Amino acid sequence: MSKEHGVMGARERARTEITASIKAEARRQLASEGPAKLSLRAVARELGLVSSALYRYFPSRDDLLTALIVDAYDALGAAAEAALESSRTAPAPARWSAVCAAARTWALAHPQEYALIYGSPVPGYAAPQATVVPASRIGLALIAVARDAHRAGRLALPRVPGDLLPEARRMSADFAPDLPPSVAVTLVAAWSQLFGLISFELFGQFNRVVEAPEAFFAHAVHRLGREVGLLDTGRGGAAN
Amino acid sequence: MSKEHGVMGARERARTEITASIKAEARRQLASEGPAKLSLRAVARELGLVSSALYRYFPSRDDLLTALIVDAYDALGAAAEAALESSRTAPAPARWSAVCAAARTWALAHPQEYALIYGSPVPGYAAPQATVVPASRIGLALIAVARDAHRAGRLALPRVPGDLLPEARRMSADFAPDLPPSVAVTLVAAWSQLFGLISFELFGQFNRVVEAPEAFFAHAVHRLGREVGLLDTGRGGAAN
DNA sequence: GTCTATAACGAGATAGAC
DNA sequence: GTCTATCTCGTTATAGAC
Repeated sequence: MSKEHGVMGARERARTEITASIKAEARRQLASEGPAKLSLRAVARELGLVSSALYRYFPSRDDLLTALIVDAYDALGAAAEAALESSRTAPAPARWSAVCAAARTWALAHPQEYALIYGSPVPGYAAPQATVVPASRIGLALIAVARDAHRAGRLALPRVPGDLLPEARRMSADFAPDLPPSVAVTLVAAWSQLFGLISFELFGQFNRVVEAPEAFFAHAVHRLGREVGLLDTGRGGAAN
Repeated sequence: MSKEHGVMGARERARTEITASIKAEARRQLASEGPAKLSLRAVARELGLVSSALYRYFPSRDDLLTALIVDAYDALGAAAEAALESSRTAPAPARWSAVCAAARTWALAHPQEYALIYGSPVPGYAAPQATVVPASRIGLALIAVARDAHRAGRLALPRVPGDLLPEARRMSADFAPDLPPSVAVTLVAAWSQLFGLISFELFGQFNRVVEAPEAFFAHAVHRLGREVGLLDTGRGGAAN
């Protein structure tokens, strides 16, 4: 850390600045060439540096990729959390839709970074542990909607077949301790289905199929919230 | 076409054989390097040919990619259609599950080809018209399940908000003329959500989250079928 | 200590002459 | 179809500037 005036000395400031410009240029290349062709040399060239200089900032190409991935997960997570926060007083289904819409909006605004985290795995790259927590933020935002609804008694509990019960219990214990097991499974399914909707729109599968993506997404996501058990009206709730 | 005995002359036979071996080698490279790095030269080298020879079979790298994409869509579609056919007499929800499970099974068996068609778009590659029909086969299989259920009066009609009605009507007219508009929208959503489930499993998003993927998938897909309106018991049906 | 530049490696792609 | 000269790449060792 800095030992004198300010939170950051000149050295650190320069370092974070250069780190940021490396990532910015790398993101530019992601858009044009794709993650598989991300090249340290090309990034350095564009920045007027020599390739070996980059190793002061990222020990390897994979570490640069990891930084981009972590940033993308964090940006998506932050967008989802902002929607969660600003819809704090809204009814559960509206909050659900707000968080889902925030995810879609971020994805549409950052297609390359979205593809980096939710598209095909990069050949030869294995995501390290460091990506796990940032990756979980969007899921935790969805869980928070259900948790708050559950606390307010506005969550209907879905039924889960017997053979899934152990799995459901483990899920609930692992990452949603304040939610019933049946909700945990349904949430995980809804989470993946949400990204199915976003990926299809972003990756072109909806071309010539969906022509009003905004309205279509809103409706699909609203039904997803119903599947999870989010109740719109008054004091809801159900047995089990 | 062949001008003499048999359906295929020696020349044509050799040609299709070489074409097949080129595609087989290209698929091998898909697995190790990813679609972005597919290189005609590398394929030729591995086959003991010179790169210019490949151009007699595929005029460009993009044409080879297109052939692989068409093959993948066709293989997936054929798997889905086989499940559709062999479950002809089963109740609608079972057929739905069978078709979905066939898609997942094919994807798990051919992860590279799955990533090619449902993963990130390949930078610089634009899918030509030739891919449209093969790509639609899996969707048409899902539509067939709903159509047959509808004919048998075992399809409940979901409600669709007013602002989606024009879109729903267009969808129904465009590719599911024998289904009510509300079912068409719901089917499109379910279609994308099915591939959300498959992609998350295949691309590693379910690592440390889902530990019994088979049972989880079966349950999620069963609920998807319910969302579409497929009715299990006796003579179902609903108004609207 | 912190950085950048030079040079080099081994591997692979690429373009063109023949 | 072959060969060669020239690119690219990730990565490292080293030397010198601040």
